Amino acid sequence: MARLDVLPVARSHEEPKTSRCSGCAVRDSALCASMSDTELTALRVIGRRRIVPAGQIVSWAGDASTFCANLVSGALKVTATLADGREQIVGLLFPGDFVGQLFTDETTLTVTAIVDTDLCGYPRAAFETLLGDYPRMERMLLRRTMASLNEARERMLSLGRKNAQERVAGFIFDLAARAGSRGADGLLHVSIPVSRGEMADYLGLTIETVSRQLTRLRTNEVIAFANGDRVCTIKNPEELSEIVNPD
Amino acid sequence: MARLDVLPVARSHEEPKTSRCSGCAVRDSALCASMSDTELTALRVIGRRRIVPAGQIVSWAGDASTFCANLVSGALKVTATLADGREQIVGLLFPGDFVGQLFTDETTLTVTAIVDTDLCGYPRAAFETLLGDYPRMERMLLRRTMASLNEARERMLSLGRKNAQERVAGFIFDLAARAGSRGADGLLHVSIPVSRGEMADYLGLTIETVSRQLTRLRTNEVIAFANGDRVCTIKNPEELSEIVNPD
DNA sequence: AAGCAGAGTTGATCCCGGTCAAACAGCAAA
DNA sequence: TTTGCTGTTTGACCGGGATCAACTCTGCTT
Repeated sequence: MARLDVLPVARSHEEPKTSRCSGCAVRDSALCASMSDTELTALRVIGRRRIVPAGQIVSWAGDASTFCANLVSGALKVTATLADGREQIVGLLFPGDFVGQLFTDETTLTVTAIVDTDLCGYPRAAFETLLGDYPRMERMLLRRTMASLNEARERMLSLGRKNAQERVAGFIFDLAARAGSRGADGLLHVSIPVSRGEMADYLGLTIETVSRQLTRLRTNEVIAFANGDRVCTIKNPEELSEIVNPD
Repeated sequence: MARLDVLPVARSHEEPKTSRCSGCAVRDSALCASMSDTELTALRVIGRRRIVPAGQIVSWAGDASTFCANLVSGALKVTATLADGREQIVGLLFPGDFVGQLFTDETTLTVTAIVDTDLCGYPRAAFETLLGDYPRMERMLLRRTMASLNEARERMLSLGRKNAQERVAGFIFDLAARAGSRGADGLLHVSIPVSRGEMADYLGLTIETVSRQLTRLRTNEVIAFANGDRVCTIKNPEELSEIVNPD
């Protein structure tokens, strides 16, 4: 059963906060950047905003694929799971990313909010029709899908051939490249948006190994932690880069 | 340097066998299935057939992305490589599959023929333009790209969370599902189109581990080999299935 | 302040898969 | 036939990361 249309109330005891998507900030999203007013309007007509609280599941593997969405703010994880519970995060989604599986009736992946997340959801069928009517949107989606595929392939290399040290360092490195901010000290600061467990599920490792590799990086003064475990300072970018891309 | 337009002659000492793609068998390909005559003609105008012998590299990582192609017959492997030589096969391509990276100026992956392969190649720019003119083709490509992405994510789960036994069994299983043929004995026979080394690069393992897992499957009479190492008979599908999808 | 729960770290140990090396099989050329 | 080359199998050994367990740290509740 798809969960994009139903905000689960088990914990919050609140009614779903959905509304016609009128502003939607979609113009900020990569899917809709450089989109004409006509196209934006068409999207708005079928769009509905939804707030998904952190930890909440957006869509279960096995659900009918009836919805897709545009991620407005927050972050989602896309996970594949084995029958015995082993789990792999196969994608992280950030603002502007497209959410959902088109052209298929059943989803095979679970989508979960890792922080409070704001989605602009569309019925899948209506969205697919829309794509046919607005080729520029379809082109945009094709671009993004190909980019996702390249990213997925990059991660196959990591999962198949890199050791724990390289994977953890690479994760920090990628985060820094994507969302690092330079502090007053001139050093890159990175907010790590996921727990150790999620890092492990993303990197194909265990929590303990991730933790050990992080302390190793810290001990070698490649990185340092500030404000608890979730903010990381890159003290030695050259060394980090060397670990990520060894000769 | 892209190699789709140049058939390397180092070994064969033959001139490139290219020709205007007049029949192209493209209608058989998934990309072009159910395509109108107009669309097919447009494709033919920019298409050129190319025969790539087994082992030949079609395109190097780092090449300018100037060509894409439709795989007519044969098989290609798409590999990602680390600076120190570690290699991961991130995709196998079979007849009907689309080859190439669109919307990007530089390729990051190497494409190699694993058997003699027949391609119908297109200049990337012309192909991208064509996609804009024929939305049905673009839709088709979007479908296929999304399917590839799903496949890539499935493989992330395998590379990140499955053990050697599960990966090897899963590989045989997938091959059987895709291209198995039932013999006179009622058993599924599968032709394995790749070497042990390529299996290892695909599965994120070493040659030795792949070999050991195959002999283990053979010893347990789950599979058997016929005609050397490249044809495999599935003697116990239930057991194989159990290994692939444990509780 | 005490108690508690969840996340993260650290330690001890084990085992799967990597590494290195040798044997083996198939095949083509001499 | 022999020789050599390449791909595959098998053996012995080792080490990186998993597993199990204890401990620390933080924030939250009472």
